[in-house]
Amino acid sequence: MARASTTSDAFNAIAEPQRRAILTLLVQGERSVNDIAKTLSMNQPQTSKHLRVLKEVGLVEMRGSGQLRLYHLRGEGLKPVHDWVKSFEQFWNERLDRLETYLKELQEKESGEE
Amino acid sequence: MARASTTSDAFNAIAEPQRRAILTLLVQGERSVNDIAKTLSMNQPQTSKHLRVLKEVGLVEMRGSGQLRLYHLRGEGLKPVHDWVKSFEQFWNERLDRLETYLKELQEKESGEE
DNA sequence: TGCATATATTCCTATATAGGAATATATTTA
DNA sequence: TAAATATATTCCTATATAGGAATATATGCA
Repeated sequence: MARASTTSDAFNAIAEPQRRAILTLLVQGERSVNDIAKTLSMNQPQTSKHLRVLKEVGLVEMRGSGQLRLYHLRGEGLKPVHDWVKSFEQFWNERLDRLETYLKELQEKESGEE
Repeated sequence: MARASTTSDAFNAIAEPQRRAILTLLVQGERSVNDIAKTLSMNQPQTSKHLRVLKEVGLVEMRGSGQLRLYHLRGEGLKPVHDWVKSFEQFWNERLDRLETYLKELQEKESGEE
């Protein structure tokens, strides 16, 4: 079997650096294809292709305005990635680590008082 | 050009669901290859291959113990993913949104008082 | 209508899988 | 040393890219 399609989910879609760059750019707001392409130094066809992938996984949405196609972010599409990776925060966030230790201690104290 | 290698970075490595499952499992602690394979209903060779990818991108580390190879998580490797996706939190986190609005207002008020 | 601008699609190719099957390697133990 | 257990590697194949080049499609305007 080959690798899963880039359009199978957000995880696969954002594996591509240029697609991440597009999403990051769109945080600022709606942009046309050529605008995106020029800003990120990509050529137009490749930009359109990347946008197609992002649209298919629900990470961007598009509306037409004259000859322009304006793409905007659909950030909620990244929630699954965020949720998954969040459970690993403890491994680099010392403060969070201490908080967890504290909460654990508190919990033990409380269950002891019951 | 083909897609970037799965071993090129954490983003590509975690695009595979089974590799994510392995990482999630290893949050609990060190495990042997067969243990991982059985727990996740994978066969041994495929498990070894996935572990190789994860090791190459620095998401797991291994130590030998007799005939066993014990793998453990190196969670810091996911920090880049976390950092990137964190900037999109505002799009689904209403509370955070309100906090940002509040902070922005506060900032404006303060700069007005200068 | 005809031309310019904006965007999407198609064709092509080198490359890299994921998974199954078989096998190689390492370590322990009888 | 031989058998058993644990793990890694190799071989095979179908599949899906990303990017370049060329072209098709859509829209606006003179």
